[in-house]
Amino acid sequence: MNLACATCPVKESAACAVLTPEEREAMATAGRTRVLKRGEMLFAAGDEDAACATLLSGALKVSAVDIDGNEQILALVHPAGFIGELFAPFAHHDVVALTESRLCTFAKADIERAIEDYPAMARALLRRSQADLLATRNLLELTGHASAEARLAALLHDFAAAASDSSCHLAQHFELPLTRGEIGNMLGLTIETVSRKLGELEDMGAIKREGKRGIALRNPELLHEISGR
Amino acid sequence: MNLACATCPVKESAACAVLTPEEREAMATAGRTRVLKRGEMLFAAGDEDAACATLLSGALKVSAVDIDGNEQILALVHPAGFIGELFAPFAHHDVVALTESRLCTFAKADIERAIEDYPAMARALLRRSQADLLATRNLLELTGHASAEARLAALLHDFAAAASDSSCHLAQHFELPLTRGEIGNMLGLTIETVSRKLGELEDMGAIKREGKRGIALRNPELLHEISGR
DNA sequence: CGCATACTTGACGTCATTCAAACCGTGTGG
DNA sequence: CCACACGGTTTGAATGACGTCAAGTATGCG
Repeated sequence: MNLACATCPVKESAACAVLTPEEREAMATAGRTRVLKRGEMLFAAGDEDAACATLLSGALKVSAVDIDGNEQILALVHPAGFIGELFAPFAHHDVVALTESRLCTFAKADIERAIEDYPAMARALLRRSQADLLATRNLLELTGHASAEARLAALLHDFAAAASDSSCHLAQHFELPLTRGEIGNMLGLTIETVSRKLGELEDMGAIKREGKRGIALRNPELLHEISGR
Repeated sequence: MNLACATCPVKESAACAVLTPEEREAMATAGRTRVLKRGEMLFAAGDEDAACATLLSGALKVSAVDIDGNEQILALVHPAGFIGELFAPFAHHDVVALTESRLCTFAKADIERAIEDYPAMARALLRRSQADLLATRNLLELTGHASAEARLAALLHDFAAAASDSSCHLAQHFELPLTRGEIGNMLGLTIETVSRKLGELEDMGAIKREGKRGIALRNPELLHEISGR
């Protein structure tokens, strides 16, 4: 399916927003949209010609799997995010849809050509790469020293911020995009610990669980306090 | 002190290697070399006009300090590495010299201008940023699930690889660039655990400690095994 | 020499994991 | 409609790995 940039939900914020209409048109003929259902994989670690993509809607996870089959989630990708390891001969990580997701995919060669031909594109991807780097370092900081409780509080705080449209305020209600197991894989904890600590955060009045996936913020200030940042 | 690119030890591999001689000359007039002694700081988290820099020799650490004063090392910077958060209004992390280090520093504005004016520079920094991202994710993967022993084994393996000139082979002897405390801050462990596990790795014949900082590889295969990768 | 800094070692405590069992919502088939 | 299986989740009890606290040992520097 060909791209329809005119109706693209992230045309203002994605990397291609910096292109001129003509340049974007050229990109559009090279790209294809693709829909992934929950659990479907965009590419796997080791793939030699892994695609690149901009996420239009939904959510993805970037994860590594060690020799005993344990998954570690390294990053989440939100709409307007860019996926693809540009200068690597093969992908180092798996990329999987967390929810039904729409993507705008390109062959790696097309992106590499765009970087050469459109300097603005290279700058936009540099900006995005630096942002990804910062996000990954924040996660690293979190998983390094903090207690299970603090990690979970910080993650919930981040999700509340991500679920709100105004980036400076928190959503009071939101759905967890991850299962307990995935939260554990992201924070370096077990399913059981995640479940227990969520219960404790509820007991102390910071949050309220609403069904399996729903979370309501009861005391954002307390949550922030617990997260230790 | 003005830059002397002709004698630069990383002129082949640093970001500015992609510039033409004229472009490089223009950069050289904007930059200054600087020497940091062990423990000296290039910039601190929160600095509004943190410099950017290419590391010529020595080693740096990028670290965050949480509210109770605990340091967490997020990355190490080796020669030819680039330091600087390009699109952030202020620095998010501290950057400190681990050993006496020589740097080639630029005002952030100069780098931003270079990115605009020299597309090759933007591409080079993108490449470097992606490499940094991968390195940070590798560290995240390591600290996520692995046991203290596995983390330490993997770190030693990485250091052995970094200390060797041929990137595909390991150095049989090398000096740790970090104190026990810094290793702990990097891997999310305490000084005591690092010390104990080093002792255990020695007992099982994987390594041998030589003085405070020296390490000799006894059984690289075993080390790799223990690291779980 | 004396002090500071880094490292090692031991005893003990704690928090997260592990193992085990039960629970809940959902979909499937009888 | 109920029985049942299944994935995700919750809860409990026991274990163990790492952290904490506290001494004690190099190494180096003024």
